[in-house]
Amino acid sequence: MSARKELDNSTEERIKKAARVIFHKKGFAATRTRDIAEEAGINLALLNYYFRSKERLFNLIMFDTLSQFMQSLIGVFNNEDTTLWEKVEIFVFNYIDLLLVEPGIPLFIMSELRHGNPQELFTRLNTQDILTQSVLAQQYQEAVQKGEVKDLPMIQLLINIMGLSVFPFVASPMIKLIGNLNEDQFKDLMLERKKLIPGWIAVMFKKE
Amino acid sequence: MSARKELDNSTEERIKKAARVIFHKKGFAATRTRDIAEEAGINLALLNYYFRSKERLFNLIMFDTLSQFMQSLIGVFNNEDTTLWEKVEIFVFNYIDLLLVEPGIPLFIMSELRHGNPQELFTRLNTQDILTQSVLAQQYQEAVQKGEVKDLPMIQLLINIMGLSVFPFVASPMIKLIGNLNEDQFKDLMLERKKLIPGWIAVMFKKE
DNA sequence: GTCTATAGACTGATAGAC
DNA sequence: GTCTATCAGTCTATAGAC
Repeated sequence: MSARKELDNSTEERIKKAARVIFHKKGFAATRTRDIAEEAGINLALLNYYFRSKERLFNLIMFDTLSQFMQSLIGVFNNEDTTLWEKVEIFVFNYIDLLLVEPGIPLFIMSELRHGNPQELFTRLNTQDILTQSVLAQQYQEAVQKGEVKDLPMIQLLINIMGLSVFPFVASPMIKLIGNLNEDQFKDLMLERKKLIPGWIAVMFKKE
Repeated sequence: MSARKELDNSTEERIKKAARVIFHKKGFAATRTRDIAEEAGINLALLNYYFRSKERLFNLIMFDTLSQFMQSLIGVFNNEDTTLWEKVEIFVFNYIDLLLVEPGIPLFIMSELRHGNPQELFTRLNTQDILTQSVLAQQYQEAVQKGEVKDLPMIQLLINIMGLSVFPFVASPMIKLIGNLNEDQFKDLMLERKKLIPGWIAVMFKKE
């Protein structure tokens, strides 16, 4: 048992990492357990020894990925020491930085949610309560009541933040072709957006 | 040969429609040709008689879907009689209306682009030229030069329009759970966004 | 724990009757 | 054109040796 996941080089952990790579790239149905075994440098039988089935291994990876994706969110949204607009900025920064390293996460989550039970997954992660009872939610309500912010449901704010920062990664093959961008130019574009999005969100929601 | 596709009830067309439904829902890998045959109310052998293989049938559906998705765009962006901001509004209206009827299109395109050759697909559709040489592109450039619009690459405008109007459909399972919305409430939310997005786009890009 | 070999089930595609 | 029956290949999962 090593203290840090990155240093854990056990067979179990190597299979998990390989599974993550392959599942993220191909999705559940197109992934063959043989691909995962090969990526992990082990034998096919060993995968079933540790995880019993493709389905169970997939559910583990989905839960891990979703947790990671939500964790960036929770920490930021419940910080008592930052303002509403600081939260937006930090959130955008964190997400774009995360997705520059692992751009396949959103598309994996969105397209593979049909497997397993999404409802049950989100309930386990307690996503809904975390958001509705967050410091962000309180700050947003206050700002609306003070008349500083337009009276729109908070879900519209969340959709816009995600839409502006996450969607480009979901649509990146299309964006690269339309904009005639290579990988590096696309990354530069996203670094530009890190600076632009917080200001955009502000003008969308602030009054006057 | 019937004049209108909707009235064409030939076996070939029925298989195509069934294939569209199943491929959009499950993606290529998770789809079984038997499912398509059943949905079409015909036998499995007949599918291969008309389309030779699952792969070829899939490529047809992908091309059709992408054409439809792009066609909404081309007509609007090359209209000489509308202003830049009118184009944005019409585009948002058209897309949200389309996706309220067929919400699975964007996720299908994004997640299934790995099949076949995306580059070749977009080249066949001539997407890049259509956009860079569109009336919209001219109007955008003029507005930038006149100082009416911030000096940002047009791709940022396109990403924002798409991010705000298309992303909610890609992330709808997550949005419904987070916002505790049922199908009808989600649709109402999107109808609200039809009204909001054009104004949002304007304040993001207009100077002052 | 890790391997090889294989069982057992499923799937895309075709042969051949009508 | 449309069907039933079936082949050939592939994939997950397990048995059993080490």
